[in-house]
Amino acid sequence: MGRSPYCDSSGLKKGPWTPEEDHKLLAYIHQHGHGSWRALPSKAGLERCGKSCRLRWTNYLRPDIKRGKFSLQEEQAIEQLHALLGNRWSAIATHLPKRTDNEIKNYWNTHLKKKLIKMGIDPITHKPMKNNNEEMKVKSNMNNSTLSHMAQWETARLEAEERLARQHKIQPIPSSSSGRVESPTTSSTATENCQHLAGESGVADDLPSSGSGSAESKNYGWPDTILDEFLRF
DNA sequence: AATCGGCTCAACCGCTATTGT
DNA sequence: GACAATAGCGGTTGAGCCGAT
Repeated sequence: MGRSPYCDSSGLKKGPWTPEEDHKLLAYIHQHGHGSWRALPSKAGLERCGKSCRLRWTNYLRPDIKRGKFSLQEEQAIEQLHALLGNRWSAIATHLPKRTDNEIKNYWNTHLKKKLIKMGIDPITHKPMKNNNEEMKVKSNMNNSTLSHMAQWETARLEAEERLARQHKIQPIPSSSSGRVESPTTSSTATENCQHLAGESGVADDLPSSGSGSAESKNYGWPDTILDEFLRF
């Protein structure tokens, strides 16, 4: 259908970004905002496609990105969120302040997946694989009961979201200035929990603000209880 | 010192979802 | 409602790094 090709083949640069390109992109976004990514490269004097610019910005140049090693808390949060959400990296990223979905995805594939396999846990189902000792079984049973509890919450949450979405259609609720419709289930407590996560690793401050970013488009807000339950571990 | 293999992560690719006309 | 344009997502790739031999 109307999908545009990734990049028009004609003379657009690919591959690693140079500091000069980064500077151009940063300077442009600083001055004008990104606006339409499609139009941005030519306006900013970049020989890149808009998609490449967007990716560079969201995964690397954004000022609200924390780089470097994942803390233990972040690691645990990813494991638990992955158990619930699966490979929905952007959804997981919404609960990890300053981390991009790409970064989380990479970390999962290179570290956490292997770690779980080593521990005898299936990284897809998060259930123990065959040939495990009793200790593993006990631990996983605890985990499974928590997960089934969380699954119930997820069902309830989805139903509530659907209901509210219908209500919004009938009687639209004024949204925030960014125009983004906040999920009613996204709570300040959840936000605080995420801040707690960031704080543990020494980069507190705030959640990624509205604006660009991979996590911005969809809000997979969770009820307080679920996040509380996660983050107690 | 050379080279080989594994690991990491930035970036690409192809797809779907959303928005605008 | 149909179509086009754009944004966003998740899987995959490959260059570069680093430790082992």
